[in-house]
Amino acid sequence: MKYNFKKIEKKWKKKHKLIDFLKKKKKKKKYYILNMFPYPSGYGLHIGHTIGYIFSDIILKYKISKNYNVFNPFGFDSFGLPAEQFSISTGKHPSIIINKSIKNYKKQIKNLGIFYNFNSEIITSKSIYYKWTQFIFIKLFNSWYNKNNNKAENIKTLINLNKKKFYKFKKKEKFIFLNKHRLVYLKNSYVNWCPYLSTVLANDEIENGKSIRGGYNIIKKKMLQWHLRITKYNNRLLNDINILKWPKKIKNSQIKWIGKKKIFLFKIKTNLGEIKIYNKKKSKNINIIIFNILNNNIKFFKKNIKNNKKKIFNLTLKKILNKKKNYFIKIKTNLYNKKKKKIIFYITNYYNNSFLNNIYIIKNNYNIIKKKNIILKLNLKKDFNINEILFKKKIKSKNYFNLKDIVFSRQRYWGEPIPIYYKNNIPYNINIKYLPLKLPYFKKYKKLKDNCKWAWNKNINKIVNNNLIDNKNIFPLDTDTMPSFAASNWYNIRFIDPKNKKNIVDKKKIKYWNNVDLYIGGSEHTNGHLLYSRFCHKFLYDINIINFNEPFKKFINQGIILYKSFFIFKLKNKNKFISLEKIKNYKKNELLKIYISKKFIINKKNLNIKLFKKKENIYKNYFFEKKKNFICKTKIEKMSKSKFNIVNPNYIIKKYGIDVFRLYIIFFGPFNEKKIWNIKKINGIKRFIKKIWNIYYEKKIYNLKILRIDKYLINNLIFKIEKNFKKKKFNLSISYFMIFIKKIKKYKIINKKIFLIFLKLFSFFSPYISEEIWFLMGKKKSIFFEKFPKINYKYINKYYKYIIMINNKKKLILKIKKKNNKKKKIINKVNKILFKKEDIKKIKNIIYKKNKILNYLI
RNA sequence: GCCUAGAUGGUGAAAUAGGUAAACACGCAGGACUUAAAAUCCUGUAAUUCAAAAAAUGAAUUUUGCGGGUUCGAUUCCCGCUCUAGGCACCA
Repeated sequence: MKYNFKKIEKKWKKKHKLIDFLKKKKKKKKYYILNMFPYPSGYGLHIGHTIGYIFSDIILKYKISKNYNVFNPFGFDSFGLPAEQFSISTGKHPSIIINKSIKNYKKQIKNLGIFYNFNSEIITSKSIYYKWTQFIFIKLFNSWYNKNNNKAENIKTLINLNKKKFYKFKKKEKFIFLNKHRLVYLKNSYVNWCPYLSTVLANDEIENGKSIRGGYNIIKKKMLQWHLRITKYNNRLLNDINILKWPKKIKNSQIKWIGKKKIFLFKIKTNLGEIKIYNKKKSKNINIIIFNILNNNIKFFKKNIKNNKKKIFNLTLKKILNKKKNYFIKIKTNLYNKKKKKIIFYITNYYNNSFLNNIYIIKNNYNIIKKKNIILKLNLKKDFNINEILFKKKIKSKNYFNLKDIVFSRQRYWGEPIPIYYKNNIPYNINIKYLPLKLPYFKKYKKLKDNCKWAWNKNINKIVNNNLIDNKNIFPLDTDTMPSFAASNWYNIRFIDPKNKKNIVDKKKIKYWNNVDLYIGGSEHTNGHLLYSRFCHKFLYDINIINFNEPFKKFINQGIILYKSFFIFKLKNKNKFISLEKIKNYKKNELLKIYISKKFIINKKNLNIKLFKKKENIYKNYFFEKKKNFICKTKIEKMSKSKFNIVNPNYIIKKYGIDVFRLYIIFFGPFNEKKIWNIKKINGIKRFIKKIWNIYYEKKIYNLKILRIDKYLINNLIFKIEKNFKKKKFNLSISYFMIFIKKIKKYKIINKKIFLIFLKLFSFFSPYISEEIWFLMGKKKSIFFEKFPKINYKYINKYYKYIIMINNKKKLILKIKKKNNKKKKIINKVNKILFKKEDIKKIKNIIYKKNKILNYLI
């Protein structure tokens, strides 16, 4: 019979639908497994996603067979920028796009042969979910960090501690006092402001200081925004890393990101005031002092510069503020170091993006500055009128953390509304009773932020139109929304009880399922999502909502999938595209990279200009420097929708089936390493599956007593497969299956018992064919109810392999039985085989390593 | 620029408390079956050189990005480079 995967898979998909393999049973250990949930983009799941899902499904099926209660929920991170951008360009509401995408994703997920708890779905943009994201925001708003108890507490305890002071305060002073302590608080910080579009842009939408769409100028603008006071948790975030079973590189990266350092505070006294400087070393032997442009203390220079230089100075500051390239303003001083060298000041954007951001740094060497551009030279004496300048004697030390408080406001529509309204510019939270604060719905979307004009009516506790604000009953609402990580910070908790309307999560349920036993996702989230999520859990632990303070016990790092992307170059400020071979004629900062879809490529590298113009409306009237053979640049990089280099698995599954796809994905390479995608080797897997099928149909399979050889064969297979479950190296498991099948294929008669054991092991990886043969061989219960086969250790590790070498050259391989594994015995044996009696005297030294090697030096 | 990883045949890769480098596959070449193709099966396959030369086969040297070091022995440990990828606080 021919192997017809379409029939088999269709049949089992239907049957499996009716069985709840993940049904909870009493008195069992739990295993909570979770993949980072996807953002539902219009392009659907790509290969990178499926690798993670299939990987976790294999572990899930293994854990079921090991008698665990397993939990593998699925959800969608559906707020965020891409949907909003799509809305702006099409005029459709983001939720329409999101719903469509989710449908599509679900279809694909169901087509991977995975088991998941489909009843526990989460969609972060639905109010049943974001009600509780807002709830956490309000909890943060009403909490402060009590250093003495080393935990977050209700803000009332803070007020109690400062009773005398607090009740004398006026309203505004009360606000300022509380704002200083709240775990989410208001502060000025910089945003990327595009004056032309009059919107805030994400870093992702900017290249070389210009917007990617349209190439408009971007400036840094100060804005009052909500911040998370994550820095209060610095020490706890740092110390608890030790407990986690995470990859070393992720741990190290978090440690660096938190960045605890001891630094020293220097003070420089001048006749116009004091300048504070922090340094990594205590020594005063310095000749360069660097001031970061984003630091507040730059005000000192702004204030004191003479009028005739004021314009140039301020202009230059503005200029370098928005540049990614490094520029310096040089200021000569009359300050001397210990070696009597003159000290020079530099103001720069150099450290903008480095982890030492936002403090003043003293560097002892010139090398950094030598190569850079100095765009303004000043003199402290002449241009600032500062004559007296001295180091103060006292040097204090202090712990410095690289981690900063996180900006929590986004000036966008498609996110969770911040549940805050303002009375006389003082923020108050909306009562938890009245949550969710729903995102107002609009039909037409052109500039989304223009629609965000809503207010809070305190009498009816509902959102009303902005123009009704009277500041008596109707107050302005905060029209910013939360960032996308607000939802993903805590989603693992809600998965446990997603439909609960009264509580964020049921206490009994969270007690049982607790934190995630195995979390799977990409390393690109190391410093964002994973850190913020840890912070959020520590906070929820402090206020007694959950009983654990780390979200993810174990984390496995999924390797990034790379693929070829195509892009062309556009001249900035001009509607003109340049072909690859001619970009040498332009400077780098004159050009803008524009990613294009593969469908516009002809002859491997050339752009199909006609089609491109037709399909991409924005570029309708652009010029192309060449009309024929316009060459695109290619690069191998991360598979991502913004780079148009996504590979959709659908067509592979259609052509080869789910089993083959799953095996191929696993066999493709080590899970945690980055891989460049290709489909070339799938034939091997297709053949392998066919072989298994043919064994069933062409060989004689009898129920016999198991022979000794077969006992070794099958026990070693179980042993190796189980070992790889611990190491999580499933690509090797597949090759062990291949070796097993190769051996079995030579048999004329195959023992039914060992073939059934093989099928059980194989079913984790390739569910449908295993299940089909399992039934054809007379089994009546699904293979996934079968327990993991037991190993008989008697039949494992027959021999130790010794490599015998003379002067580091391999001469012999000896198989030594366990009972003979003694140094003297082995040397005697080798001497007899390799040496004559006279030659034994010539041996200078014998190097012996147990179970491994014997090296004769002559 | 800073931080974190990685680099092994024609290709995906395997092997690290230092001990046979290239398991398992893909591809390619040759063969069997077939009118033919597909499918399947068998054999070979890191490179170079030598011996042999009908063929089987045998031997030596070199080889894990580059250059050094430690060691009886290094893909694995240390130092210095090169290249590639990911992250750098508003992509998710």
